[in-house]
Amino acid sequence: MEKVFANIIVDVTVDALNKSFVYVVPDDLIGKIKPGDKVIFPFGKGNTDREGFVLELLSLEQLKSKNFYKKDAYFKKTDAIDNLKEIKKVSENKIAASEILLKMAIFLCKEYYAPISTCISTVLPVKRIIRKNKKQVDAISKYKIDEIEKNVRDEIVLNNEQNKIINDIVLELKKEEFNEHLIFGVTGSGKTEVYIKVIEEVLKKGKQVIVLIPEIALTHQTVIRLKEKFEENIAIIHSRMSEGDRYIQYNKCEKGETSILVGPRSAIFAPFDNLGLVVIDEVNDSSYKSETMPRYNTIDVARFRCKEQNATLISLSATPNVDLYYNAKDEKSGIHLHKLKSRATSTLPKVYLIDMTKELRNGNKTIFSNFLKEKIRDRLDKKEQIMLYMNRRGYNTIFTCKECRETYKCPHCDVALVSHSDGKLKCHYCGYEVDEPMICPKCASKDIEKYGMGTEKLEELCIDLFPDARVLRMDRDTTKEKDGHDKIIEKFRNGEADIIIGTQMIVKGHDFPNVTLVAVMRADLSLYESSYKASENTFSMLTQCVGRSGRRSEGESIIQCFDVDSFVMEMIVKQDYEAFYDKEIEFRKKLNYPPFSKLLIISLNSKNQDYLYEISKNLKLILQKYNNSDAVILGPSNANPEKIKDIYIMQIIVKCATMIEAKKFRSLSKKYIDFADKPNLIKILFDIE
DNA sequence: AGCACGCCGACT
DNA sequence: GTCGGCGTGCTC
Repeated sequence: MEKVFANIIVDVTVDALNKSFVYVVPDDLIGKIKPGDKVIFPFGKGNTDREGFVLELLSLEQLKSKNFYKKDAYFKKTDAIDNLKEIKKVSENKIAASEILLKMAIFLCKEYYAPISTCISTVLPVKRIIRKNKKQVDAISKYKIDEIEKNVRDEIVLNNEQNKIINDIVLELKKEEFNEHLIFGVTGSGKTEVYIKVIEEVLKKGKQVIVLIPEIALTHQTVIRLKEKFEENIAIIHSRMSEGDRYIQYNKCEKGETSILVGPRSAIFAPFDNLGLVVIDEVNDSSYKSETMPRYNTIDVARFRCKEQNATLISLSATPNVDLYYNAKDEKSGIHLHKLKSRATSTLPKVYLIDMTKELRNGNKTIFSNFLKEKIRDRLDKKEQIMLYMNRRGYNTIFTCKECRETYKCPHCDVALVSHSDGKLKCHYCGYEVDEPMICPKCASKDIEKYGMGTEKLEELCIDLFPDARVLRMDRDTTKEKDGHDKIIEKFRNGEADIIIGTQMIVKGHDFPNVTLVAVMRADLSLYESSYKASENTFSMLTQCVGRSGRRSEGESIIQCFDVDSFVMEMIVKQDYEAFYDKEIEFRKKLNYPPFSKLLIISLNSKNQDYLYEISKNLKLILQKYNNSDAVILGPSNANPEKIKDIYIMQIIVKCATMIEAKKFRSLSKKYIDFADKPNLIKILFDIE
């Protein structure tokens, strides 16, 4: 019998083990082991048993032709092959990665520079075997499917725009080759109906579908929309579910008991081997970017997966990422761009831009412009609902001693502490809390100044101004308890409140039919973020806010800000994404930002600030020395905030012409830090945009 | 991650 | 002289 070798990844996350090892497959296991299987084998000098994953099976010839065979010092020895150890057995822990999942793990590893074992666990979210006789309840049953009135939406007649897009996509889909679409549609233009129709076609072919959504909170409404249409048993997976529940849902997919999985970004790793379609809803949402290793971009992973499985990829947004839109407009990119320009069930809300500088000059020092007050009064009288958006939690956001000018900062983070109405000062980064001091802790002065505003104070002011209104507040502080989020949303939807005040979470995708007025209290705050994407993010956020108004009837939006001259504000009043895009892409081109360049963002962090600074400076010198193209190297500069949880962060940004160049700088940086940081005090992270 | 090898301080 | 500290380096 011909010998079989297995290339194996040890399931331990250490830099030094971020490579593969070759083992012999014993005769009795030949044919029983396949790539993706978890196996047990003797490892190291003590030959202790370890677990790992089979990457690939190889014949002797294949082994000898492999790159690592030629490079690795181990195989330089003449008797290397004879000294290979044998795999002991297949792990009893039955979890194995299918071939496609394994390919994705390798993609994550190469693309995002993460340890391969971490990538494999990312792809396999279920790690523990569940006791078999434990009574298992399907998590989806809590959605009370019986109550859904079927056929409600079946009656909806799609308009011409929608039908054309569906036909175009279905035509592409039938080729059964990878194809990608971006559906750009204003809020409320009926994007969901379009992808539901496409899902129908995919299911007819017996293929499987992944629907990605940005927020766990949107699972419920998405599943219900799908349930109205399909008999299919829909699976859902998200991080707030128990491990047992997740295992059940995962199994349903793996065994083919369901063909639709709905979930946040990690759902892209669903164990479907006959995948036909991936839908990414609200593709511009920041939650599609992973903040932990591997720091992947869901759309890139989805694109890779769809190519591998000859599937269709559909992204949807009212405000697509500027670089994605740029690519979609270019026919050579292969991305089909579709536009939905009219709202399906109502007209776009009117947008009023209010100059708060003028309000100040006219003697109105409050955060409510006179116009907003009038409009709120009007809606209260009409018994219609109002949303007030404010992107800051807490009461006063800044707390300063008038005597010594000391602002109270978190002792562990480089941010100001925020006062809350429970009498505590809190850090919004690490959760640090202290009782609000009566006197300045530095100079004992009693003259303490509090200013800045968060949702708590806004709520208080709102109650003062409109004593007859029922006010709800929704932010991280009021949604801490279990299902707190859903409870508040339900209350508001049921009309148990007139005004809802909140942060991001009130605007993301929720559909409140009775809201006819939305106000953004300080719309320009996010314009001042240091990222080159500040305009894009602000425009997208404001579009979402505006879109919450008048979903069923005529709505209005009020945008209050100081920076009324910004082109972002001009475009939001017109509600014209394409006009915004034209301006923004011009700016990106002029300053050579993505999509015209690739940005390598190097984050270095350490507890030791001086040492960090020194190493960062040296790294820049090294990068400059090896810079034989025209890459622009910026920094090192303090990140914003420069310290979180006692760890200092510095950044170096390299503007590269190509991805290949960015990756070169990335591996050079990693090598330098490994070499220079002998005491191992520094962590290095990369992002390529 | 583990485990072995290895080169300096306080003990029988 | 030798037991053991944990720094360094390797694992197919």
